[in-house]
Amino acid sequence: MSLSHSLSLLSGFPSLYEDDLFKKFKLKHHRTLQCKYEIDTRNDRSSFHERSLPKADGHRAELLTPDIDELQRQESALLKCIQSPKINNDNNMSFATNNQKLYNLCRVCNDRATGIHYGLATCEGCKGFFKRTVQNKRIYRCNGNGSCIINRSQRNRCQHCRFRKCIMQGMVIAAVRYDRAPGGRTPANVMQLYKYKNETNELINKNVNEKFNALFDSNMFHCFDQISTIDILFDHLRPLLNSEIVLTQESIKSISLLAIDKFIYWFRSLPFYSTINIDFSQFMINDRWSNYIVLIIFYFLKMNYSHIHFISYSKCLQRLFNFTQNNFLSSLSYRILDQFFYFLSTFFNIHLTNTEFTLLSILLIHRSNQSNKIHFNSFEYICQILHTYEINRFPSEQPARFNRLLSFLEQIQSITQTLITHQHFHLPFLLFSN
DNA sequence: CTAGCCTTGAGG
DNA sequence: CCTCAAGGCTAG
Repeated sequence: MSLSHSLSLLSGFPSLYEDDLFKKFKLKHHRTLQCKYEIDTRNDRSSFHERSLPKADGHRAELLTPDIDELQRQESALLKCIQSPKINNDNNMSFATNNQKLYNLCRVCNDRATGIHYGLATCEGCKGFFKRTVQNKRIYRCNGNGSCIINRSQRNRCQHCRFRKCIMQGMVIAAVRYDRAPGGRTPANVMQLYKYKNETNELINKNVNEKFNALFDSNMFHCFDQISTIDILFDHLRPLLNSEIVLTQESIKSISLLAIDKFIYWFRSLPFYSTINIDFSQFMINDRWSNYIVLIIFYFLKMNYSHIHFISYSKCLQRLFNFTQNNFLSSLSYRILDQFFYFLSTFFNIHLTNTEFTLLSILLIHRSNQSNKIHFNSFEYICQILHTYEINRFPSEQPARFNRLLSFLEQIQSITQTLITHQHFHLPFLLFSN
């Protein structure tokens, strides 16, 4: 599907953002479907290892967590492998001391950790979630792209990605007791899995750090922070400042198209491009490009006006009214405008650097490859790069600034979804002076 | 279903 | 005894 085609779908997007009541109804409906689906797959599962998935929504590949039996088989195989003498001879201190460092935060959602649960420092919530998932052999489906952000406030939005993160960070399924016996000590073989997974994660972190060092060596951050580099991306927005373009649905579409084209071209030329796994066709087919458009407009406005008062609420309202012409503004439009202005003011307070803008853009458009495999994907890799940048550039503001940027990502996705769903995608464009 | 608090029991 | 990490219970 071409970009122009996906742009043409702007006005016909299915409604994904609704009132609380409707959301609750949708959630309930989704869960009913999911239960039905789980029963169906259990009944279907006979001699085949691979599940053939029902094409519920036609074209989108489904993201399901592997079932617990399969994960348990993988763990036992792993245990057989690591029960070789060379690993048994290792000193037993490493696991305890390594985990001590990270004991205060949940390794899944960053909430306050209450101890080591199933081999990982986690909060009570993630502990309970992991236990319920394993005990009830739940299979979860991701409605997004399998790279949902899991933090304290968002952890309940996607069970698939939460469980995926639990496993990826090293939680051990075998630690959930089959006999449900309370108390007592963890069996030796499970302790061995804890130790092995912890060491594996250490290795991954080490590799990531090596990649960072390589990036720092090539002055990547410096190159991002140069105004001229970012300036290229603003090319198609600049005429908007001087009212050289009359805003219509058509002109908005073509500006978006050109800005996206420029972004992809620019992005592909970056030195680290080959190390990041981005599927641009997915980026086009899905609506990720619209998130980027909203972000770049905000950033462009911030660069040009620097203060939020460049436009008043009433002026924007007037423009919205003019744009819709004969149509009257619904209460929905007012609500969207309120939300939009609130969001805009938080954006103007952040004072993003060019590097932050670039990394946020990449995070916004990023899609992991759509497989069921639980693996360390490049979304987390970019998050780590951002984190490293934050620690180096704004050491005194951490971790607040980093967390703020992550929540900002979620906000931008939410506001973009609202704009598209309610056919208000022109709203950000109306902020330009005329 | 979630998550905070409670109970349990082996090992130090 | 105490500590830790399992499972259980239950308001929301």
